[in-house]
Amino acid sequence: MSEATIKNMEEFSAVSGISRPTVSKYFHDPDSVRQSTRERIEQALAKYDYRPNIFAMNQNRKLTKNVGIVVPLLSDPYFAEIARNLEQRCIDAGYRPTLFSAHGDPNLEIEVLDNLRSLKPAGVLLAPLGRASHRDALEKFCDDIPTLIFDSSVDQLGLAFVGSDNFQFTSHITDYLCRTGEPPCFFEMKTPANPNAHRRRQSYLNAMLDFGFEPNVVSVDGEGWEFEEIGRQGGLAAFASKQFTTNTILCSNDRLAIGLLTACYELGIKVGRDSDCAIRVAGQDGHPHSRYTCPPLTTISHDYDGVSTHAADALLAAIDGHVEPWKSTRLQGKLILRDSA
Amino acid sequence: MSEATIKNMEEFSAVSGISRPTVSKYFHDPDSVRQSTRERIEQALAKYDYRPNIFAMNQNRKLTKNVGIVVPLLSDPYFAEIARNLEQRCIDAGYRPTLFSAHGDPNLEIEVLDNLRSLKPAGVLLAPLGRASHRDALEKFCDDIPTLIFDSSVDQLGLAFVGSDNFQFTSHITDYLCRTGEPPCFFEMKTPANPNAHRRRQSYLNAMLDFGFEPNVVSVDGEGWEFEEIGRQGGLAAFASKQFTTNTILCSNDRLAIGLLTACYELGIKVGRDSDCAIRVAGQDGHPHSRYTCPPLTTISHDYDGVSTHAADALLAAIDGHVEPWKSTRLQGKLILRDSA
DNA sequence: GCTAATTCTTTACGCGCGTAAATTTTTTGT
DNA sequence: ACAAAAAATTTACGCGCGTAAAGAATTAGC
Repeated sequence: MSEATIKNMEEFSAVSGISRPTVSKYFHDPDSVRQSTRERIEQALAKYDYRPNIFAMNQNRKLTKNVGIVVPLLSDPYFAEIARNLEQRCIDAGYRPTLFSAHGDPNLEIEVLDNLRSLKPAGVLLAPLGRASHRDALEKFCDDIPTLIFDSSVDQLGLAFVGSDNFQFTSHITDYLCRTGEPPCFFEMKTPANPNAHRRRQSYLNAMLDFGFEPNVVSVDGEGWEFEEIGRQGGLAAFASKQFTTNTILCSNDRLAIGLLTACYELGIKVGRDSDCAIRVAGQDGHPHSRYTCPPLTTISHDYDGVSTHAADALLAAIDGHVEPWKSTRLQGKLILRDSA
Repeated sequence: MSEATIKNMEEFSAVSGISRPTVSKYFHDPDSVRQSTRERIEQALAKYDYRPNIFAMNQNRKLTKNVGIVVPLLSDPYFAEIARNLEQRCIDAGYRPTLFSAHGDPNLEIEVLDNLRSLKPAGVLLAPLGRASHRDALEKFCDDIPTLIFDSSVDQLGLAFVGSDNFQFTSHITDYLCRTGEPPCFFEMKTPANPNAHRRRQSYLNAMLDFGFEPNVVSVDGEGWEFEEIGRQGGLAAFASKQFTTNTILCSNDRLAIGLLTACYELGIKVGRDSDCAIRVAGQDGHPHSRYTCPPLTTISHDYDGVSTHAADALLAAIDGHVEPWKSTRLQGKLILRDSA
């Protein structure tokens, strides 16, 4: 694998004994050439180790093999995990994924999409920031480039939406909490970053109504993506003003719950379901970290694998021309019982 | 900013009244053209909103403006945070960073570097996996492409190394622990993922020697990057066999400590520095999550900002031709006192 | 105002590959 | 073995821009 060095497809086609256009076809799709031809190319490939120039490839092609993956906040392990899944699926399908993060900033989100444009991607997997996103900029982007929205939906935007069934999430875990102890208060941000939060609140209200319990939503101040800190400070304030009317708190998401647990610790409030515990705390998301809080957090987990599989499959199908009307797919969550509730 | 649509540099040069080669020069470096010319181009730019085709730009250029950022595990918020910093600094300097993660897999690390090659990057910021990295593949890569190594050093590899002073880290926090209570045991992985761990163990041994205390290193089994789980299970095992000989445990890193805290919780061992606490636990890294453990984790934090500034600056300087002999820069950590120790 | 130094324009070619059309070769089915 | 179908080859052009060279225009220095 180290004879004379090959510098372009012309030279490679010479040493492989296959014409350049056919070699070009091979690189575009190895299955598009005859088996015997493919073998000859791959022999030469093993021997000379040539790779087509990616810039020249993409310059003159209407459709590249690039796929953009955009998440709102990569430093959140939840998104990092989803992104990893999506990345792998794109690679397996023969695409070149590139990862981007808006780092919680709506302006950066626009900038990212702008840069993405110049990559002429075949498609994009986009988890929008949510409330803070510039709606019209997203819309324009989706008009130009096949985009699948995941995690946080924005109306009928893009090819389709894939995410979790937030109503099921909250009704399921509320149900569990009601059956096993006092009915939960609902702990959330007053101005949440994305619309999932609203669904969860509504679902909580519905579930409590069904049970015939009085709902109690505690909404705390705080902007941005520092959910743990917001949960901690909001929790301290809520305890101080005795806003929690039962001994059970369902948090709108795990990161908020993690902050609330810290607040409980600071106040000396013992969390758990044992008889010597003062309150129960539950989260929602199945955050990678939730297993290691003290106490480990009872939560309801996204179907990480399901969401990423569905999202990637739907996008790649659309790229391949299987266009379908806009559709919203929401996967069910799985209750994870741990010590906190 | 929406007259007739411009599709290439030729057309743009026409509407701007500047010749194409000059426009090309402008996009390569706006300062390389006369001020009055620059203004005319930027007026047209505001009016017609044209962007050069990135593939055509890079195809025929010996040096692109691409920069690769490679981390071993993006789902670790520590790396996500560092990556975010580096990304921003590259953008500010006019480069186009692309983020990659080896996802803990040495084969993927090689694959990433291989793909990176085809982007003809002007330079690469690489945090290697460490022990598991294929040494010779990294070496070959660094021979071909200006690469700055950060976080975890591999001998004299690349342009330079920028990371943290692990000796200082551990001696500093060991010092603190010794002065404020019983001397610490050292809790680590038997086969750690990267060489920083060895430095920390050695530094612990030195520090204990200086104090005249008997060191006690507890090394636990476990492969891979699931540090929390390794810390938890290793902790359970170590407590069961009474391997901790004092009431203070210094963990080799924060993620291990987080797992250990979970183990303590499971065993009903109260952690903290109050009189009613059974043991003290400290970590190392200043992990983003360490603030929110219960109890909040005493640790020694990387200088995130310093490391990323130094790393980016050194790489960009090298790209600009300011070549210097290989150098290792190790920044000091800052003790963060919290409730756990 | 003059010359010299900058900066810009013109012209021209090449990068590496995509892609289309026409032709030739190989494979397939009977 | 034959014609039809499939695949490969030859030829040729274009993509959008980098870049070099030579000449024209502008600027700077005195």
